[in-house]
Amino acid sequence: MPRAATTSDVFNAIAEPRRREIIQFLAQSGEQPVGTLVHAMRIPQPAVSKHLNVLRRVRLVSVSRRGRSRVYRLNPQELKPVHDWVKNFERYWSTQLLRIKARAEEKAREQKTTQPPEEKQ
Amino acid sequence: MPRAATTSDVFNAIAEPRRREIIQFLAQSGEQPVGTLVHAMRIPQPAVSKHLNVLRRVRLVSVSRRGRSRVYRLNPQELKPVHDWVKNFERYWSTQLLRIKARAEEKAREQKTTQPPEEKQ
DNA sequence: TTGAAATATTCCCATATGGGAATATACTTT
DNA sequence: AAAGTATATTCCCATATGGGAATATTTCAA
Repeated sequence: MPRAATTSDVFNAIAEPRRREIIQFLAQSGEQPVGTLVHAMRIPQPAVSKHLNVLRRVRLVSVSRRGRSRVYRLNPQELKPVHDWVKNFERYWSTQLLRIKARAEEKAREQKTTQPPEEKQ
Repeated sequence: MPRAATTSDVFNAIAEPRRREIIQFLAQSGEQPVGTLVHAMRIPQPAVSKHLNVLRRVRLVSVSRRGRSRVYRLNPQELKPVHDWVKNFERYWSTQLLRIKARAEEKAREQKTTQPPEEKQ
């Protein structure tokens, strides 16, 4: 079975770099018609529309028609689940002390064991 | 072209729910041999190994041999890029005030425009 | 050495992915 | 109505995905 569809899970939806770009752009510039995104992202229009469709399905964006164009708007609160999940791990890198500790432990481990060589690509 | 390989991007690696479970379990329980994960997650062993392999490639976990078992350990700091990215949007939902504002705007939009019906599934 | 335990790898498969190209749709202006 | 603008959708395709089953590998124990 392949991975759960991007259209059903926010984590999956933001796994695509271009979609993260779109999200970021909308966050910075506010709601925008598709054409603006096409121009800004330098991605072909159908690709943009497809990505927007994915984002819409997980409610990360919503659309409204305005004249002949469709204006997309970010719903940032839909990112909260991601934020909440990652936040659990924040403490591991947030303090200088823990960082040093982690560093030391890692070095110790590197001496004892052989890390399997990093696969190419 | 399909999505960038899970093995090259942390965002992609954590898009898989089971891998998030593994990450969470390792965070809570500390380093663990594969067998423990198999038992805890109730996933067949090959599946666990494959997920661990993905996580290892993006450095989210590292391995060390201990006797005949391999102990996997979380490298939580590798989640920092995700945290940093999502954190940019935190302000949108963090304050009550902004939440109210967003709500109001949304309602206003809903009256002006017709939201395309949410696809099934 | 032989066997068992622990884990990794390989092979096969149904399905999702995202891009490109072409086309359809919706709305506006003339 | 006709033409143009803006966007969505469809079709095709190469490739990645994750699961299942079987097998290989590594390591320890008798």
